[in-house]
Amino acid sequence: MPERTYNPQKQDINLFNTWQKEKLFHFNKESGKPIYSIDTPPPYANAPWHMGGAIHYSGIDMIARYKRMKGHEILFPMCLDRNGLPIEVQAEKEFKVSMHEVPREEFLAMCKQILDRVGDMILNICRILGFSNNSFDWDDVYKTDQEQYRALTQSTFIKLFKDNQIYEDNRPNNYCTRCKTTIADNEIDYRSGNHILYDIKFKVKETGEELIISTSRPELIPAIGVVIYNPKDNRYKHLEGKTAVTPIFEDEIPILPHHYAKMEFGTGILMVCAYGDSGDVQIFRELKLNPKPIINTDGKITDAVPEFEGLKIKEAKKEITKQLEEHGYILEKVDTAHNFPTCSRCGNDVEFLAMPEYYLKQVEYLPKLKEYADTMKFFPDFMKKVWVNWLNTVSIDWPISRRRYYGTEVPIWYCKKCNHPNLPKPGPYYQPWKDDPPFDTCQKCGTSEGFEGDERTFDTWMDSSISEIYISLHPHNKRDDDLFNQLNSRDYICDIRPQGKDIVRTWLHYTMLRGHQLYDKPAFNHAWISGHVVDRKGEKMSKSKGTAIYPEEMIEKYGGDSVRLYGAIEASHGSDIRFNQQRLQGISKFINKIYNIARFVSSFPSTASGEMELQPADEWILSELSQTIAESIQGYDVYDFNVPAKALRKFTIDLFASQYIEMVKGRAYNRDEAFSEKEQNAAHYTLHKVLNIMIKAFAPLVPFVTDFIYRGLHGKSVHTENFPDPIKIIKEKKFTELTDVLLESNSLIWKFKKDMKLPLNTPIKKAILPKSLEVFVLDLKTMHTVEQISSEESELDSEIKKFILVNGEKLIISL
RNA sequence: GGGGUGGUGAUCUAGCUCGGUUAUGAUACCUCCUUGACGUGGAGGAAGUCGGCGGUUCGAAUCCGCCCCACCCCA
Repeated sequence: MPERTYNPQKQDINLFNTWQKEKLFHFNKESGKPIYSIDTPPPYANAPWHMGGAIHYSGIDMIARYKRMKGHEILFPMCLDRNGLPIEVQAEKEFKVSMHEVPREEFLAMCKQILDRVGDMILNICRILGFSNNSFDWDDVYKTDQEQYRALTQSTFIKLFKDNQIYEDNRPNNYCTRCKTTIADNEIDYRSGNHILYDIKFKVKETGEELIISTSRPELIPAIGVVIYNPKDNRYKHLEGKTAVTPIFEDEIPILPHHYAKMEFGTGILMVCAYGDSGDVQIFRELKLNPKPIINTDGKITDAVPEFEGLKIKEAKKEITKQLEEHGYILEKVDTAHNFPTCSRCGNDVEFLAMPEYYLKQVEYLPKLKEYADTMKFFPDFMKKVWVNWLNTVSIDWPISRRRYYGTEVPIWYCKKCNHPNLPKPGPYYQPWKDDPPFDTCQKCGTSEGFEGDERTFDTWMDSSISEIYISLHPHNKRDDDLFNQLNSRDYICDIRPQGKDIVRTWLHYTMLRGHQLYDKPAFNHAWISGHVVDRKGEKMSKSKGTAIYPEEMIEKYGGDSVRLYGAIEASHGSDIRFNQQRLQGISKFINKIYNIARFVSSFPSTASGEMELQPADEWILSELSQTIAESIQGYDVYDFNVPAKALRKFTIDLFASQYIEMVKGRAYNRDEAFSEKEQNAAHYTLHKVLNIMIKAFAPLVPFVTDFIYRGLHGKSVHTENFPDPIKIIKEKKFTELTDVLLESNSLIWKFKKDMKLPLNTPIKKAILPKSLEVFVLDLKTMHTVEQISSEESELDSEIKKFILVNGEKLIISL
């Protein structure tokens, strides 16, 4: 190691390629080791990673590397998520098209183009961060849009459909008129803005009195199902059971009390329409009203309102408002702040439309899922609450079909005669929108008048929520039923689910739900939930605000190891990290320090040629090391890499480099043969032993620099070694109670010389060391160039400096 | 509106479960130092009313109550 500094740009990628060539991390179920499976979150390949992805996945890789060194065979596939709305929205933006206006095949090709490009960028970051996934060969990396994966999604659907876990229903749902699809609740964002609240004049049929209703959506007047007021509202109590007459349309609408009406909102009386917002949907459902929907999937008025048919919502609003105004029905207009539900994928305002969609049952499984939440282990523990809290609020089943293109197709053909949904056999991948059905006659009516393929796709989470099944069944993308049966013979399907805290309610939730429905057991034994990497103000990194920081640049500058260790050392697991480049730079200096310690140690022979006799200083540092390793393991075992990162850094700098190496230099060089060969050999032995163990303990965190050093010293990879065992480092722990005195005493001597403006190698004529440090006397003598150690104060000359240590002992030096 | 997490020197962070000497560590900063790995180094220094207010207590960063602020998720 001739270079004075570690150069990640030069070494890292070479090492990564070496690992790949050696197939170091390939999954081999025949290895005889217990298998440990990690359900890697497939990175979503619509946009490149910012620092968050890089740091999050680094943590996941640390789990894999630690478990590997603890003797497990690691199932840890690399993957890419390539289904769903975000990619379609991205394609529409990039190619300036609208999905429904280009041929389906063409549109899919556009999506693929983006997916391939972004996927490459993400995989490249994985390489320069040194991830130890089973393989990075393109054929080994699984993609959620590959045939094998989609076929698995479809076969689980077919199974659940036959088990009556899936049903079709025509319920009002969130609908994006731009994406032209139903979307789930958790795909909705809220946009704050303003809208105008109109006070509109209605009439009460029975009494003829005027009724003023506030609404922001006058265009929905023809869709009103009921008019409500708060039951406590004395202003309207007398209207119960009476009838309101709408302006212009003259429809007769029942008036009812309902707690949903807020007395202080507008006039306190409001119209409930099909459908203005989620509250309207609720009330229609609750009162079992017959809805009269007036908006179609294009966001236009239907023939239910002939006067305005074909107008877009906004146009209709304008037109109706105009007419209301002309007839004097509008009394007041107020500009009010409002939170608009919007499509989280495209940003368009969401409407509520009734559409026939497939639903997967989940409400009846909530008690079981709560049981799983109890028994399953979360790291960190408090993240469990996020899921439990969600389980307590779920009230409807999961709508799983989407009217989109880039996704797994709903594998159903409908009989042209009886419209019966015909499902194929599970196994192959089906594309009903373009393929002929794999059967000729209808399973219900027996006729062969032809079939209509379903054109819909699944919600992306339908694919993602079986990832743990896919990886257990397809190591290196090759189907292996034996492996699956072996893994599935346990009480859970997969060992660990690592993921971000933001998708506990989606990915984790849906996976647990489906694991239960398909295999009647929890999908995971452990869930590892990370916080976010945010910008320096603590806000989400955002490309549009310019606050996003991209990992490539940082890795180029400071190396993959630095970025990884930074993520581990910055905060304990589960906390957010505020990204700070200055501190990242500090980490890169520390990496260099490790390298230079190794450079120093490797300048001495690694195996003592003759006999050796461990000196107290040697036993001391080995004892300290043993304690540090024990502490690190405590953190590693709960996947909180902040603990080993901090403990190891502290040991490396504060004890090994600053104290032990300085103490032992004289003995290791032994220039004037003040030490015996046995003593010198012991120094060489200890230096190498500590380095060796330190490197292993650091390996899961900083795989490049550690492997570079380890290969240089031992000619093999550190990553196939076992994690060090603290009780094997030294037989009996010794002298660790002296650490504080030792540090204090050394520091006082250094400070004294410094205060005297003397170089640190200035000889000390005579000294009295603290009594307890007597065991280290020979090493301390050379360390501080003390010419004579005294035991009595009277032996000292006049020019003396006397210190009293914290523990009351004396340190006296005389120049 | 509901739930979650957090607020500790310039910046980030440990400690809080179980109250008790001088509040941990890192980065940045200032001063000094080329000693046979490392100036991407070493030594030292300065820097905090532990978000605010109130309570419990001999004693509170830690326990209790209220409030404020930030972020995440949900309605």
